[in-house]
Amino acid sequence: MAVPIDTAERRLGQAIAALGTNGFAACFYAWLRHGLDCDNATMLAYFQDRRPEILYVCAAATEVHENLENAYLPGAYLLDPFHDLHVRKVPPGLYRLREIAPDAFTRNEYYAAYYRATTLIDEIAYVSYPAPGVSVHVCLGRDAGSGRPFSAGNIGLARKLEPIARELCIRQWSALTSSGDYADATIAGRVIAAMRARHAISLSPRQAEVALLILRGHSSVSIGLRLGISPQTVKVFRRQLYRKCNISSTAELFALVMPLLSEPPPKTGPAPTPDAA
Amino acid sequence: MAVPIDTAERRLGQAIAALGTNGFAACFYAWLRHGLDCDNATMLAYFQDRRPEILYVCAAATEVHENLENAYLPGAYLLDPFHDLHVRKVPPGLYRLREIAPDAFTRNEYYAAYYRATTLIDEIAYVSYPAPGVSVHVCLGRDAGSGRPFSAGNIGLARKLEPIARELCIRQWSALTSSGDYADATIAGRVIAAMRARHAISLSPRQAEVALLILRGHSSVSIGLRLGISPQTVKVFRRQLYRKCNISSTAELFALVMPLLSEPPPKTGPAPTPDAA
DNA sequence: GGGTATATACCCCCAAGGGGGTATGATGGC
DNA sequence: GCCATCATACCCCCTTGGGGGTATATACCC
Repeated sequence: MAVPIDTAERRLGQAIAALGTNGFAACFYAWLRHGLDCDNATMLAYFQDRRPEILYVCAAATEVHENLENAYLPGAYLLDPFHDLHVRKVPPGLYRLREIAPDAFTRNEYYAAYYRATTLIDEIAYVSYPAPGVSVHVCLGRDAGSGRPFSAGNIGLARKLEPIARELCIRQWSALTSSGDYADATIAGRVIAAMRARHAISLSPRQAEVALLILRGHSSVSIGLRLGISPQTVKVFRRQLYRKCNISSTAELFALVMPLLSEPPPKTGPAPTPDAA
Repeated sequence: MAVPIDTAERRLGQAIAALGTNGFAACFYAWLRHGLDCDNATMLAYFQDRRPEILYVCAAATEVHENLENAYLPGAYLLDPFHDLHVRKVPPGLYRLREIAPDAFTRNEYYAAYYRATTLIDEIAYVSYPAPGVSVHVCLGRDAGSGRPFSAGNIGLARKLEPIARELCIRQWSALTSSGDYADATIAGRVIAAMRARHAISLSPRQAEVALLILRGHSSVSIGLRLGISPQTVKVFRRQLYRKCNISSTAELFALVMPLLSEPPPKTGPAPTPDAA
């Protein structure tokens, strides 16, 4: 038999042929993996109004998958730098974790409690928007098995493939729908509501916003840059926050707020009254 | 009917009568609670060679109990300041958490991940040794519901009752047995073995010892005092430890080592050879 | 015997968190 | 109109962690 002269094209063809079927993601990944030297893939859809959905997971260690189900999807995703891209509605394209991660990322609690268990040492993601309010992330990772991060060549190639990958994602997942609209303020609102309900602590919007950024692994300086305020002011919010919560460290903040993130978001509409029909 | 003139004595009598039966712990607690203003009780037995056993738990929130089963008993207990009393074989008596807790206790990971969920704000424990190698701790707590720690009067009374409490514990639980003998070095050895097996990282005894103390919430200064070495030296061990583990923060150390503590201890005997009969 | 690992101790530096103040507008409720 | 709250910003301080060195004595293994 003749050796296929261009496997990449053949695989791309297969992926295109599989568009609209359940087999697409696997073919898609087969194509990507052929060109890019990665160990695993996770495809996720983020929405405005509900938790993310797994579109595809390349069979990895079961414990990683468990973590995904038990920690990430219920709430930890809200601290994920990639999810932050969705919130910020960044342009579609290729993003690399180490470039978008907060400055103190590897020493924050999200990283220690969740991300580290994935053993991923490098991760890139194609971000696309197949429908209004819906982000699809195709995450390709290199784990401890490989030992080394993506090479510059790999990154370059991944960037070249991006338009095709984006187009495929948009076609495949255009049927996904979301409603509502949220920015970080929405998540902060959720934290405020949960803190009031569960701990009888009333946070100001700004305090909640700062709390989230702290939990994501931003330093005070980084938070200041993000919010356009002085780091000194961030420190004040932090102090007020700690005082209200009766805590004195980031670790405690994490233990206090993390469980709240897993709670279902309140019904649409701010401050619903109990007697609403 | 005549009102019992001395309820405390009557309850003590009931507890004594219940010695040797399953109902003892409840009667014992009823007596203690009558005099001491506490919200809950947990009675635990610590051994040399296996995980602790629950002797009695005053029905608290289910989530606290879950935490006990899912986190504390499998391994988190190894980071508990109370368990440390068992390891150090302190004299029997009454101990208060806030007095024995490491300096950085409330900002360490054990506290954030486990202890804080108990909502306990003050905790005292009667420590007794009913059998060789067996410690029984009768822990009385005040939780967020009470809002305030134990009063000085309560502590004083608790101290007065200690000889009786100790005697009762010794009589009730003298049948518990343990074997082997361990100090902190044993736990460190377990960490070393697990680190080698699971992560192919070989730690020196001292490095493992420092790791454990860090995880328990000791600062470098506190560790230095405990080990009788300079804080500077502690920092060196810390650096070596982090370098070997390829991490750069306490949070990561916790995420790395915590799961290992839940693993069963290696078979008795130091460094068993595979070909030993 | 010589190299390696370990334990010990000191030096330096910097970043960051945490806690204490004070001050000034804006906003909104009573 | 006044007071409380919030957001903003600056000042001060100290502790801690984390990382970079260097040095010495011991101990163990090849």
